[in-house]
Amino acid sequence: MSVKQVEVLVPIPIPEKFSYLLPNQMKASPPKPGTRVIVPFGNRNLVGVVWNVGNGIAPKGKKLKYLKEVLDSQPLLDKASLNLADWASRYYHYPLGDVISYFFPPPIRKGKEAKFVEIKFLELTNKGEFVNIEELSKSPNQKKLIEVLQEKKTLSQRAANAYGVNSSSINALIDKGLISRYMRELSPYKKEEFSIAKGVKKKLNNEQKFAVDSIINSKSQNRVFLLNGITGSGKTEVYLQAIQEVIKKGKQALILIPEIGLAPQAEERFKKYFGERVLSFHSAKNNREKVDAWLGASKGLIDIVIGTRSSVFMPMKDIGIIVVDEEHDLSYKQVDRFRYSARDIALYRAKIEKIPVVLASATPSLETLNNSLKGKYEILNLTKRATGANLPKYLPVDLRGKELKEGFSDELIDGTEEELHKGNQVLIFLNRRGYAPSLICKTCGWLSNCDRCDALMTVHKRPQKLQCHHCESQRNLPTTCPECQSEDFLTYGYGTERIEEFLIKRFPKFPVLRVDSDSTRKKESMHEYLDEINSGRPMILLGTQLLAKGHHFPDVTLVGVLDADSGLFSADFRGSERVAQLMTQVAGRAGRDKKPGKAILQSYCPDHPQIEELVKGSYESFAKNLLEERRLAKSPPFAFQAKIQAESSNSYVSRDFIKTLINKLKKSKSFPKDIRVIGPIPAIMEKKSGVYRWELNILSSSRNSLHKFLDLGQASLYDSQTSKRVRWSIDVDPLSSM
DNA sequence: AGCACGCCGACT
DNA sequence: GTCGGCGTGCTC
Repeated sequence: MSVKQVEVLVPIPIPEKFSYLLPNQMKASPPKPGTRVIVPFGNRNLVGVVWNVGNGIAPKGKKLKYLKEVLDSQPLLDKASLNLADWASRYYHYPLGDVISYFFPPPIRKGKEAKFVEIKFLELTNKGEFVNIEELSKSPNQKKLIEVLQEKKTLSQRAANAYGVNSSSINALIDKGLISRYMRELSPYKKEEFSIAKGVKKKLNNEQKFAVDSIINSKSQNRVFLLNGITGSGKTEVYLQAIQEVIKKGKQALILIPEIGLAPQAEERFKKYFGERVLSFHSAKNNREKVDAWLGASKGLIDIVIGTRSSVFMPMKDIGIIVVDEEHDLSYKQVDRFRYSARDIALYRAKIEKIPVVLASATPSLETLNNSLKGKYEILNLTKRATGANLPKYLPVDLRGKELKEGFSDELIDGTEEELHKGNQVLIFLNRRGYAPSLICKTCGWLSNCDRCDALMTVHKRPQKLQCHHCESQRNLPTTCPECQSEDFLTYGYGTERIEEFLIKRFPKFPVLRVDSDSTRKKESMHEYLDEINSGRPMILLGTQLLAKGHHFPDVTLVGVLDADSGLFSADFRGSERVAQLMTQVAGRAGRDKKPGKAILQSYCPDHPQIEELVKGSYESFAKNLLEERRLAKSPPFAFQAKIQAESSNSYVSRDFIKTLINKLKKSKSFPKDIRVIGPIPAIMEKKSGVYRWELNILSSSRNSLHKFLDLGQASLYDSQTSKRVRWSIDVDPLSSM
């Protein structure tokens, strides 16, 4: 039976697949699923991916067009990748054609050849092979090149240049018909080199050993491990050694990390351990690097891929393990367009690949913790610091009735003074960049509101501007109040710039290193800061969460948290989970090496049960209490959640859009019974970047029902899309309400 | 997402 | 009288 047509995915936000006829010459060997093709679409040509080969159905009253061209001789995506894309598309209710494009680096997506970089090579022609060399004695460079080629057969043009032969000599030889030039694909990865641990294997303690053994001995194929190790307990060493076993069997490893900032360090550590067949993959790489990395991973030329969120889609020849480091981290969730969680995609990928997955964290998300407590995941506890150091001691400071100096209590200032003079480093944590979060007119109470968001603009000193942290807006600082012309302003609250100013004044003999997204804007600056910190000189590190994530600061002995209460009373029910994670992670920066550490938490409500629990230093008991609260409130992870959001330039339009949608859905006979729908309600920050956002919150104890509802919703959204003035989105397992 | 078609304001 | 504004509809 001959195949007449294929189903193709095109990169457009429509959930349908499109069918094309095969021209006669393609019928004998039709392109396999996962192959890129060019198809006519409307009046243009698109790069699509073959999904299905066979006799699809022609749309009613439509004539099928012919497929134009096949771009790849072999499929670029294997069955498992296609399977993963299909699942992700249905799970996140996002068009398959768009999901597929996440599996390719941009040039491949756009139809560029799936090849390593091609460079110019030179070889002798027939005539060149038998030429009498003496004929060339007048041109020594030409002679030289022929001699080299006669010995080596082929040479890159660059190598020829290195012999001192310039391009004019080369061109002369080509004109004489003695040599010819051709392009050759050159892989940057060495085939012969295998990844072997190079004797840097650290000695493990019993807990670590047990963890490694559990992972490598996981006979039943798809096991999920929660590597739950306190900060500084040597989680990395555990998965390094587990990965080594995987690689020994000729398989590959994929390691996900939360952010680019951690990539260079991680890559360096892995390379030290495994050699050169390690690469990192993230958005800062250029297209060439991305394609090379992508080809290297898909062809099995590299053994280990370390990457941020999007790397979870990296095609690999023979994947053997996935590690999700800092699995609780919010950056694994994409918050626009395709709203996937890389952690959850990793879990599903591991399931279809039948391989183990390791979720590593000192502060696991409540979802993961819950799955572990239920026995769905296997818990591997690391309760001791690898260096033998103790966890930092937590010291709460009750701010009530205290006079503060720029947000500092005497206890924190004295503590800082003491540690600095002992030659140690101090880390001050404040999760707010800029100088001050608001500007107020002392006369009339005017506030520095952003025009485009329901938010206040932050005062920045360098450069002097009012900046909205929710949109791109910037304004000059007013010299007179826009309302009452008064010149008397109050800069209210503290940001890192302001604290920096204070610390420099208060501790003039010690350097103050401010690390936030403003100070690390330049590409290399984070690296420079880390070098500076690793010098070990006494200094104050001041920063936002950038500083709390993953880094190892052996000389920090005191961590000061200026405002431990922030987020406790957040409108988002996940606020306290996030604070607890952040606090534990920040405090964990102290005393990681030989010197013991302390963490001072400044709070106005030290008897708040959550602060009390935190001060005890046990994230786990904190998290278990929180889980109990969630269970009673029937909120995630004890219910499955999704959100449908509408945004437009008019609040009523957004609200009515959601209202119409839910009214329509309620009339459907397939409306699931066991779901809870809340809305329309405005988003927590209704107006953002000039658009008004309303949403529908959907909760259910049945994942299946939730998805049935979303199927219904998605269908309705696509055919009711009468106006482009409303932009809508579906968010499955949303993590943030902002 | 693009791209074309289509109906209303300031211009060589 | 036209150029072009972006609202709307369609894409195998």
